[in-house]
Amino acid sequence: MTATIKDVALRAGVSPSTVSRVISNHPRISEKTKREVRQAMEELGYHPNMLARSLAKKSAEAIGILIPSTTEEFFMNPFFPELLRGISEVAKREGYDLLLSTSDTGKEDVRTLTRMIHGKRVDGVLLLSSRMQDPLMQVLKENPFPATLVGRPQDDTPICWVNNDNVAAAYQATRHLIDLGHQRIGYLGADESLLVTRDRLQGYHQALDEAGIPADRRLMFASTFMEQGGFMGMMRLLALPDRPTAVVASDDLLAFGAMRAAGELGYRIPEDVAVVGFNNVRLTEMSNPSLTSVDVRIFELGTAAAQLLIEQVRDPEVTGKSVTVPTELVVRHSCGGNNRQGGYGL
Amino acid sequence: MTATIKDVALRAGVSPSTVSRVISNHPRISEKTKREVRQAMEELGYHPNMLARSLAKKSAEAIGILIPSTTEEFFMNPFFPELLRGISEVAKREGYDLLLSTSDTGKEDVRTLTRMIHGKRVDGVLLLSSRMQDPLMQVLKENPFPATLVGRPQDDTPICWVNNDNVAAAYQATRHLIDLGHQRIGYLGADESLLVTRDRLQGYHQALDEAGIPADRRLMFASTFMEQGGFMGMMRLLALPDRPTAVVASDDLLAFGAMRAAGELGYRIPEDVAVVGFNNVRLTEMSNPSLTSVDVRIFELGTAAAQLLIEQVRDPEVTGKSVTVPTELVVRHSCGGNNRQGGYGL
DNA sequence: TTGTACGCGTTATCAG
DNA sequence: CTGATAACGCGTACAA
Repeated sequence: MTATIKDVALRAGVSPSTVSRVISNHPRISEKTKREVRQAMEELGYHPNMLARSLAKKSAEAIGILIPSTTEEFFMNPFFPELLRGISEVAKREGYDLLLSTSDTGKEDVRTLTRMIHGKRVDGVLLLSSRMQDPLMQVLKENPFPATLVGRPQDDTPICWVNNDNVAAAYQATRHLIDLGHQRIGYLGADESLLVTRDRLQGYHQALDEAGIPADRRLMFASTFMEQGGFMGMMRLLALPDRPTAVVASDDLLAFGAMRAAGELGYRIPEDVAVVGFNNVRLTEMSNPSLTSVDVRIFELGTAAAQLLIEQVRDPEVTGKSVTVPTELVVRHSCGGNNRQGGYGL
Repeated sequence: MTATIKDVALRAGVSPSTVSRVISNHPRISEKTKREVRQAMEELGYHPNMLARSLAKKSAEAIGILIPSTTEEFFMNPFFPELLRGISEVAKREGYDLLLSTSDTGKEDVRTLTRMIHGKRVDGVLLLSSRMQDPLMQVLKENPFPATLVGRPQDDTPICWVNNDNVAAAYQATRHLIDLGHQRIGYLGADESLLVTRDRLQGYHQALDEAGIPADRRLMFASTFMEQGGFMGMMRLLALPDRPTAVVASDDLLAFGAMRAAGELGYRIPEDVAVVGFNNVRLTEMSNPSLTSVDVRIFELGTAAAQLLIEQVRDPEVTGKSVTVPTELVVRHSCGGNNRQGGYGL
């Protein structure tokens, strides 16, 4: 079978502990034996058994990623790969592997998390979404374990988190529409139990209030983070007798769906309906018209989350820290107020 | 600290091995002690240490995923999450966790793979792309280890793989354009060192040959699997004195980029230029015009790959098996020959 | 049906 | 600077 540390020791004529020291670059070890051991390792094609190492060191050098129970939906959204890219970037840099765990039901979610916590296969966990009354928070409260949330905790759970100021961001997006003269503005949200959906809705309300525009329940829909959800929502909005002239979509995919719906009904964008999205995924530049969207810096959310988690892993004192990643409204052509480009493509 | 198997044994008044047997559902064990042990586990909040278990069982119950060295590019493409979704689906069903490993340089690629192979943290590896002269194949040849390739091996490496018949698929796509009356047809490929790029190019050539259309080197470009690559390629194609009237893009993203380029130059699609893509990602339905594309069943590629890998893990006899996932040309509006829809959105 | 003893491959502690 | 020895937590022959 594969060579173990003992085989190397035997061949190099030293003890296993010495080999171990060479591996971990122990300072007090002679250059000579270091060379000899290294050569023995080379000759035997030795590679350390990470399992045994982790068991002994009580550290797995890996972090777990808990994909929300709405797996399919989550995978579909361009948000996910970009976030993962950010996470992966710093994980690799810091020498951690990534353990992915999906789970389709909410119940299973909890079991997956507890397994991660007690299974000792990961040193910390990244939670990729936060919802109302999230049972996962409860689990974390009962079992102290390095964890970072992408989003924000609903209550005072002493967890680390990385988030945008979604209220302010939605305020700004809505305000943009108001400044362009819109008075009837719709809101297309995703899953209502998600905190982002609520936060962005709140920002939307704030902007309306400030402008003295009465809120209208009929102008707000919550569906899913997918194109289809935006499509359906927009269909219903445009069917209203006093239809909105602008729409804030809490996700770019929703916005794309909304634009498609408007197009199919014969409305022009932005002349008849203005649309603003969230996330600023790559596609926003390529859609027709290009989509005005709030850049939430997904990649940075990912790097920050991983960074924060690893901090906790290395120093148990760290807890309850949070990072707020700034947002920025990127104005393109879906809201008017500037030149409109036509064209083919996405 | 966390409870171990010994603590449970002590509490239940049995030996550790008995507890171990209860955990693994050993047949010959009395219902009574089974209950008692289970209760003790419950009371102590016991969860098995996966590291220790794996070390003892010599099986990690996890499979590794090796993301190609062009990490960024790979994450950007909708192909990836969909593939991952397929993999994740069966991995979860079969009780395997997923270990993700990225690496940016080719050199590092090899080290990542060898680490996976010898680190004992995974029972098998999924390779997500195959290129010419791939050094990873060499590594696999020298170190027998369960592995499955999404794509095909270039030579006779006895590895399992899951692929489409890319030659036939590209033939069909090109043939579709020829049947519509096109004679000057361009080809936009991705990274030339990737086998898919080559296979699809070959299918393109086959169709041309069969139709007696001479191949023209100036009509073929290779870039990256990204929108920008398609954009640039199309720009150059349309700048030719005898520009093509149709284009086969080896990836939907390339096709979208190509459409955008055509649009910006004032060409109409499909009237002036027809475009066919590959992969049939979700966006194809939503683009304007909707994109005719070869459905390669990404999700199925993922499930098949994971399935095949797990088969190998469980039965070392399995080797050199391969699965070819069927493809299907999905005709939409980017090639003409049917009614054209307009509209907004993606 | 259950317990004992040992091994899985490494690291850490303590001598020397 | 190096070598025994004891964990790390669990599975499994072998014995009872």
